[in-house]
Amino acid sequence: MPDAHSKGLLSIGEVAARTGLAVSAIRYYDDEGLISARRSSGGKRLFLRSDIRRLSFILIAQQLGFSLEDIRVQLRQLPLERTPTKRDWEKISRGFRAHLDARIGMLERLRDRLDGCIGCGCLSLDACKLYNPEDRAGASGTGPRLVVEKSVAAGNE
Amino acid sequence: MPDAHSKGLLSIGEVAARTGLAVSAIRYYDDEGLISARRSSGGKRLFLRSDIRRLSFILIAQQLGFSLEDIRVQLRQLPLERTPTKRDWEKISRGFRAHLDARIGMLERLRDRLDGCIGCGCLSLDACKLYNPEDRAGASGTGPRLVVEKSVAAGNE
DNA sequence: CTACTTTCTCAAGTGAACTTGAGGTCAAGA
DNA sequence: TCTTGACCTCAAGTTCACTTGAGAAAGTAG
Repeated sequence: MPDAHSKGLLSIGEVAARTGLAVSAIRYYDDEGLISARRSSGGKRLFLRSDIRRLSFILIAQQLGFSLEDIRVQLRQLPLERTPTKRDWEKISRGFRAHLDARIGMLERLRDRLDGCIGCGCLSLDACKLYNPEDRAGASGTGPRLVVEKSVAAGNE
Repeated sequence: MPDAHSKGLLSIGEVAARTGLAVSAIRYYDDEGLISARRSSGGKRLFLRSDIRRLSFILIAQQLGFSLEDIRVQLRQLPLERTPTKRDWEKISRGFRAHLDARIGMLERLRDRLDGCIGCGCLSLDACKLYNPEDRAGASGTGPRLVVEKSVAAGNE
């Protein structure tokens, strides 16, 4: 693949090997607009080295519970056709960090509450806030979730 | 519902109101064996008060990214037909806490790494461990994930 | 008893995130 | 040139966690 390599471009197979992603997943992300591969004269996908970074970001964010839609929103802050600069990544990373902090805080609060419950033995009592969210649940009807607030969502700094 | 109430049992509608779950979701959990409702003479589901705790546990664990299968494993440590004792819940809660700690640790490591990256600007450099996991990914073939180790899974204390 | 609400079962549908399969193309090596 | 392997598209299938809908029975209120 002399043409591609001379320009520093990677084939989908190379990207798959470097990211650990399945080829089909990469094609899917391309279809979904999370990355945007260029094409060779023969119609094959060609990737910039910076696309590997994009894909790694996708993987990491997913592990943290972000949906592809959430991730798409974050990535929209990066240029698609140009290799992102340090400044581009810094911007997106700050937003990411805020989400991380929120998530960590949520887990810590939950853990501390759980600690309290274990300590006092109230896990089997009706008074336990953690396991008995009747108060909020009953109030808001047959509504959605409870106790642990959902974070994530849009949130462009 | 005099028969049920005299024995302290709850209808599915009451459980739904108290947990905030949809009736259909509760039936689904029952079918899946995450809870196991008793039945009235007429075939309607009847729940113990302690089932509310079970359901709350399911909700919380889900928010933390546990699959229903993971949760089923955890809940298997609780007796199905008997109201769990404080000791029963303590056991399961300790395991739960361990998962929580692991998850918090993972997020903190990730955040700190991200901080480092923002600070040094290496987000756009090949040297960045966070965004360039070539080392491990390339090694283990077209394998699965990378960088952030998956926690969760079985793990009975 | 009638009317109404709640619950029941069972089958099918939903959305997210991919994977699999069929059938075809492109490009490098023997 | 022929073959092989990586790649292409498009449609359909998969898993998870439910929801929706149809049709029927149970229980309660008047």
